[in-house]
Amino acid sequence: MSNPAPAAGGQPPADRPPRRRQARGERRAQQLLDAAAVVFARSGYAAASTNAIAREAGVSPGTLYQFFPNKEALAVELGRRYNHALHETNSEAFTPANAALPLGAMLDAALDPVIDFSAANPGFEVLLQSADAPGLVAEEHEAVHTTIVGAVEGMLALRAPGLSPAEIARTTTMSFSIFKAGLELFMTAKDTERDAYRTEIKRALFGYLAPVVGNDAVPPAD
Amino acid sequence: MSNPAPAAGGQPPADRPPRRRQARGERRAQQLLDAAAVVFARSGYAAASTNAIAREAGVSPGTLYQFFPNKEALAVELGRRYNHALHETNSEAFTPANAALPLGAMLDAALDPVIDFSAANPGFEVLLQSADAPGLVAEEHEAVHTTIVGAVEGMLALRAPGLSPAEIARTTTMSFSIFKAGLELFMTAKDTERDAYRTEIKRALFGYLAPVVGNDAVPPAD
Amino acid sequence: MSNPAPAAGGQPPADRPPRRRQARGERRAQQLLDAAAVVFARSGYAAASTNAIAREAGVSPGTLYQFFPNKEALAVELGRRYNHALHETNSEAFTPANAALPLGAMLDAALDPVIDFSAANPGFEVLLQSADAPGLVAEEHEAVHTTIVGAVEGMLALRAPGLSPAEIARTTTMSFSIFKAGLELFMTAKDTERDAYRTEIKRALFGYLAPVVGNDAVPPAD
Amino acid sequence: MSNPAPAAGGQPPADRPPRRRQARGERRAQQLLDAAAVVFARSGYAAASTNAIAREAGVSPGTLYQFFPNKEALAVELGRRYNHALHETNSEAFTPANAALPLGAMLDAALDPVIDFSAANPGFEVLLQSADAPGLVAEEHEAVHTTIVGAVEGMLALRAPGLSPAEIARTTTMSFSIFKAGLELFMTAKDTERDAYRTEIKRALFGYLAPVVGNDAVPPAD
DNA sequence: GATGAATGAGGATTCATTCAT
DNA sequence: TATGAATGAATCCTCATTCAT
Repeated sequence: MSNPAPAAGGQPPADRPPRRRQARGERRAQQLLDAAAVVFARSGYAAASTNAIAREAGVSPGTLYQFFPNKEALAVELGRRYNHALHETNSEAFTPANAALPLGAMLDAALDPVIDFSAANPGFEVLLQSADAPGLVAEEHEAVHTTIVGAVEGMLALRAPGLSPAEIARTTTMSFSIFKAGLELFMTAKDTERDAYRTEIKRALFGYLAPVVGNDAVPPAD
Repeated sequence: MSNPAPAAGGQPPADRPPRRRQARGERRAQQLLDAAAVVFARSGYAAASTNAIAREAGVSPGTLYQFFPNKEALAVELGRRYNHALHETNSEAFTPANAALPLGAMLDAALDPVIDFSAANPGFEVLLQSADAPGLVAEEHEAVHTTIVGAVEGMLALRAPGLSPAEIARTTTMSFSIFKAGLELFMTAKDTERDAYRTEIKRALFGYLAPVVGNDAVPPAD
Repeated sequence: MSNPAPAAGGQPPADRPPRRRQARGERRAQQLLDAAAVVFARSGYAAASTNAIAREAGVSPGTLYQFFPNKEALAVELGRRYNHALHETNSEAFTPANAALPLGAMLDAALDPVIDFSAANPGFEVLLQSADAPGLVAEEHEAVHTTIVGAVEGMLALRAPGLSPAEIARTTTMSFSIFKAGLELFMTAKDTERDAYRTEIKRALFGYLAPVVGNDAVPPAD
Repeated sequence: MSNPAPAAGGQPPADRPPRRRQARGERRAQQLLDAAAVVFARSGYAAASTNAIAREAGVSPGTLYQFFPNKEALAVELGRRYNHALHETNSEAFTPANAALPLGAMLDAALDPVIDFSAANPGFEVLLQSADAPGLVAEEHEAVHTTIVGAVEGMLALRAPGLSPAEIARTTTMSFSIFKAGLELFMTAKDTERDAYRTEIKRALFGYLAPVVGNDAVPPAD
């Protein structure tokens, strides 16, 4: 696990007096997103109340609504930031190049950043699992989906050219679901068990994908 | 798929006049549980309102509370009945004997009844996935867990004697999570895709367990 | 002014025990409608809050919503009852026969019941004037409109056959607006001035309509 | 209709440098009043939010409150300006001299400027009708009332000397109400119908006043 | 048992207004 | 002056639960 897995959340650049207010607003917004992450992680997206988020952020309900029009917007923006943070720090991890790695290496490369990031940002996983909550557009889910699933899909297309599009879609969906299921266990597990669960996630996906993709063969680059 | 997968919810056998009251009460309770299943399936456990359940059952809210002290009790009892129904019809499926079957056959024997039952009782899956809902003791989850997981655990103990208890627990938990994740996809899928997802569930678990249980060395029994 | 102008609102018929609860509900609904009338009259429809109405009725907010899904429904039902009450007591007043009366007599016959009714039911006038409030379907307005305007339209068709449909519509609309404007003054006026305003309303409409309809001539029956 | 009906809202004549601040302030105030007019016209006085007005004016809420202590003050000042504009452009229209005109001519002279002004300044009519809004002192209403009603009152005193003060007041109030009712129809009407409604307003007032004032006879000046 | 009225604490959201910068 | 963040009471409405009948 080499990734520092930075917590998502802005870095207030030293601003000049003229933009002080904007800086304050940006800080407040971030504060609210942080509070949302905490509350989402504590109670889940659906059960999280905007009042609770405001309270957690130490502001009044009205203030929250000065920055976000509703609960969903909070979730969406939080997801957006998560994604930026995830990609900015691990841009190399989500490369088509990975598709050519041996399966085990590929899983390490694709999953470790996300797992580490989840560990550092508990809200991330909650949002990921809440993707189908009523009234959640789940941009983040889309993005992570694209990210992770992109890797799988790319790999399948490359290494298992015989699969029909429907089979690719199904395999991909299933892979993502297995990953989410495993990630939930990882997040729920005691610290001492986390590494073990990280391994289980990879074992599960390896076992599921190896038969399709060729055990861990490296495809000739060409 | 040979199991008729009967809907949970018994039919009270002709009772004697002296117990009319109880019989009627039992009918009411069942009515409410059926309604709860419908509403849970429609909106999920958390979003289901007791008023909606009472309405669905065609009774008043007060009546609901005459039989169940709260929403959770409904879910718990519904889970209990699901379990009875599942076991009564498929008692043979959850036998230690299965532990000795080749992995593929074992998975067929253990999972098909549950998958079929889920298809026939949509509330079952909802409850299964809601196991961690706030204020849900999830007795059913326990039971299904025991059921499904029992098979896995038994098998692991039998075939992978080298594993530590912690490893057994982890493998088992992970197996169950994979199953639930797959079952959700199965339930969500269009009818035409369901069989494919049933297969994916088994492929995933096979791939995950085979290396542990004798790589894939457990040959088809022939 | 011969009309007793009864207050709208039900008369709880002596009900047998079996329907006691319904009777209570009906009473509560009426109570809420009465409270709504009071609050509407006090603050206008738009500014009236459902909580204020509940408070006025001496019940909790939830109770209000057990009977009416929202503020509009309260207004609509109140309007409906007003209309029933108005028509039931003055059915004879809204007859095509009136169209043949001399204009002055016709105005007496058509307006006095409505004016008296308004005096007895202050909410009535508020609703009438709020007909265009956002989210108010104003069934009542429609009905009163039909009632009053029907008389005017019928009369115009009968006595001023030369008018185009557009002219009829305009004259009718204008008549109704004049009436509402006058009714507002009537309601706002001190008790001692009310009779005078009643007269002004009629004078205004007489002056407006007489040139169109033939001063106060009675058209030959045939 | 000869009046250009200028939009209210002056153009600050070139001021000297020393008073730049004041000039800017005046411009801001006007900007806010214009925005208020727009928003009042769009949503009515009660539903208009100060935030919406500030937004419409392109300034922050705080700025609004630097110029006006509250929503009402905006309305009051807007009304004041409307009145100035109305009088400045049509000073001749509100002359005692009019009182001697034949009734029809007098109505033309008194009403056309106001109707035109309303057409050019939609906020004007909204404010006029909102005169009784909660917390609106309605200075403008007073003023317009004085204006329009002054004409009627003067005329009544001159031509119907037999009327008691109370009768004069009532006739005057009623006239004003009829006018407002008609003006609302005028403003609501499609462009193609407006002229027709302008006529109806006059017909209504003519019909109402003629019997009191002598048909349309011009009283000898004496 | 059954009913359905009653409760009241929330929940999301708005808005006039204030205040630090 | 201007900004826009901050407030908090108030709004509509929901829902698990209780209670009189």
